[in-house]
Amino acid sequence: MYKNRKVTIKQVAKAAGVSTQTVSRVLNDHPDVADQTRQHVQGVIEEMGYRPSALARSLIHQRSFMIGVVTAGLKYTGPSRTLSGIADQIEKMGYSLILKEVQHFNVNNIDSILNELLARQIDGLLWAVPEVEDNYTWLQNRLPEIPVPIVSLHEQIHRGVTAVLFDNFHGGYLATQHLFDTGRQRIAHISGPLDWWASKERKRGWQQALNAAGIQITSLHHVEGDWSGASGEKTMSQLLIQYPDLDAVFIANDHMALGAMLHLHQVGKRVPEDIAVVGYDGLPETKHYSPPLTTIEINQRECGSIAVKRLIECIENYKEHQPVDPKTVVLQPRLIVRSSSGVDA
Amino acid sequence: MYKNRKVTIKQVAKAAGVSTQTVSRVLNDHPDVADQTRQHVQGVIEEMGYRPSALARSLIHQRSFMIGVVTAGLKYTGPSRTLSGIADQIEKMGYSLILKEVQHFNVNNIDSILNELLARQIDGLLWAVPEVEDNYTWLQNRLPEIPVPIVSLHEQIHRGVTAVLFDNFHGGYLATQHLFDTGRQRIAHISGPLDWWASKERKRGWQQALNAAGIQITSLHHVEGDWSGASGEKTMSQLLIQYPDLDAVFIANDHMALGAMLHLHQVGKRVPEDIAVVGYDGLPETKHYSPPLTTIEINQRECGSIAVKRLIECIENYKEHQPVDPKTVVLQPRLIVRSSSGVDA
DNA sequence: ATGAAAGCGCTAACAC
DNA sequence: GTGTTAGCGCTTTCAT
Repeated sequence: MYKNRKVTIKQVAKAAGVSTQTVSRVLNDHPDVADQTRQHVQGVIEEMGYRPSALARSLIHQRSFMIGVVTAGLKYTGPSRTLSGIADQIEKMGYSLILKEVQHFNVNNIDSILNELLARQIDGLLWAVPEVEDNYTWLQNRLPEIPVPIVSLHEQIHRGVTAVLFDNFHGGYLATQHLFDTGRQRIAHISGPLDWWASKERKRGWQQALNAAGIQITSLHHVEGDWSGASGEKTMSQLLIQYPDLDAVFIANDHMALGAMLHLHQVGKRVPEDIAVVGYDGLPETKHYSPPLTTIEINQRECGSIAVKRLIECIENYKEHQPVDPKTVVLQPRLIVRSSSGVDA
Repeated sequence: MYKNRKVTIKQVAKAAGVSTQTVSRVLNDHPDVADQTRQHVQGVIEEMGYRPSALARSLIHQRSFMIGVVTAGLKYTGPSRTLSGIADQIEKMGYSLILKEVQHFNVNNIDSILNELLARQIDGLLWAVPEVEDNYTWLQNRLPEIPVPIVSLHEQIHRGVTAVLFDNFHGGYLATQHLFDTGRQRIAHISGPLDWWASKERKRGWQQALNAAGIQITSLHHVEGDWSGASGEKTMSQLLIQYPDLDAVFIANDHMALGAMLHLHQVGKRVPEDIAVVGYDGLPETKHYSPPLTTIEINQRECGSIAVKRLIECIENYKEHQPVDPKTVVLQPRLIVRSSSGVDA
């Protein structure tokens, strides 16, 4: 095996008895080649299993058709679904994808990651790292040094940079409003880590919805989790202590909701009869939780796909020295009603 | 923004008043440079924000330090965890990762995917597509044309190719044996799609374990699902009809187990009192299912990480024209006992 | 210790 | 229609 080692255009030209130029013309479907020659060269190419080097081409055209994607938390469903949408769209548009996963959301090694991507001559950068702590300001500082178009996902990094993100505020509002509409008044909230922008926004939606309904909130009505199922259990038990007469809870992601519902079950509280629950993310499996979970669905794949389209748009404009218009795209989440909020229970 | 556009070695050389070679020597830490010159050039490099082009380097060295990863089903937890392990390890070893996701596990467009990767001059190929239907034989046929080392994940594609995979047979055996050990005798099985090699193996483990215990199996004791939670519900209801006195079920993945348990709950069967359940995959959230799910854990990240190490080993050997030893690595799954199998219930 | 020339694989611009 | 020349950004001889 491993035969066919690296055939070059020269070898093909030699074998076909023509110049490399002619081979190149055949490859690129240039018109000025005699049909006979074209056929012949084509044949030699097939026979030798020749594959033009994208590397050499990129070097000449100053265009790699590669997009750098920086992501984080691939072990979670959200980021990996987004990545799937990204990969699919990049493929469809004839580009390739270089992947970098930032471990543990920390900022230490991001610098070298960025340098590597730029060294590889990517045509554009897709920044799909959730906005946590200080990576926001960090990227903003590095922005001027980055010589390629950028699109950011899930966060608004800079006024000048195109972003594709979800309306987390509205999602939180929707969830809470739904609980209120179904007759709940004492609606608690388990948020994600509050150094995440998404967590803050969802929480803000919860607050706003209750305010709009004229309901007072105290700090006892909220607990902060870490997105994990385990933290769902823990925070739920905490919540039952500090806010014992709650009749509903909006939980900032489905995994915590799962943990929380398990805890409620274990302490003999019924969902939704005693406490209604709404999650967030719209994971497919929430349909099979017990009880099936009311949740806020976000279309991660679409989000990735749109981001890629925008980025490539920027790239094309940029290469043609056209002005880039840094629009922000905001995607709306959708409420999925199931038995955990008591509507069809 | 977008300043600093593409500084080249020539510009640096000019600005520093030296030849391009000298800059190159500084970049590559060659000894034959006067300390003074080095300092000076170093300064100019920093100041101009110069980043040597990995493209040009790859072209010269006939070595791209890029690895092509072909995966599928990123929306599922398994593949994305594996990818995470792969990405991490590739980064650690100083390579970059070009990602291709095959949509819908079909084989139509795989050919072009492979060609693109090879055109990009990848140093090695990581084949992480589950073995379904005919993609097995397809890849085997293309194998001789692929001029770079390959490592396959999750399947044994060819005797000559290094593979890293899980012992699915043993996993199925473990699960079934556990149910038997806890006193169950009428142990049914919900498998994954049987055109998946993994499904077949897990099922074989179930059969073997029952055979070893002297228990007879008929076709009524098994149903075939499609990995989804919905199919878990459906197949479970089917199973209750065709094998009404079952007292345990081994289900080939956790998502189907979730759906199955929901169905059991809805029809008034208690888990584990009436029916014990064991899943497969060891998803973190299974700890919070109701009841917490006994499952077979597989370390996907480790699997990806090992595959990368092996692949890079092959690459280095290959480049130095050393023989490549196509060992297969088999990873063992681990049983996690929780209440769904009735042990601590 | 430094520079000049050649070339990695390919294509754009110009000959003929 | 086809070949020749030059060069993308970099490194590797080989001079000096």
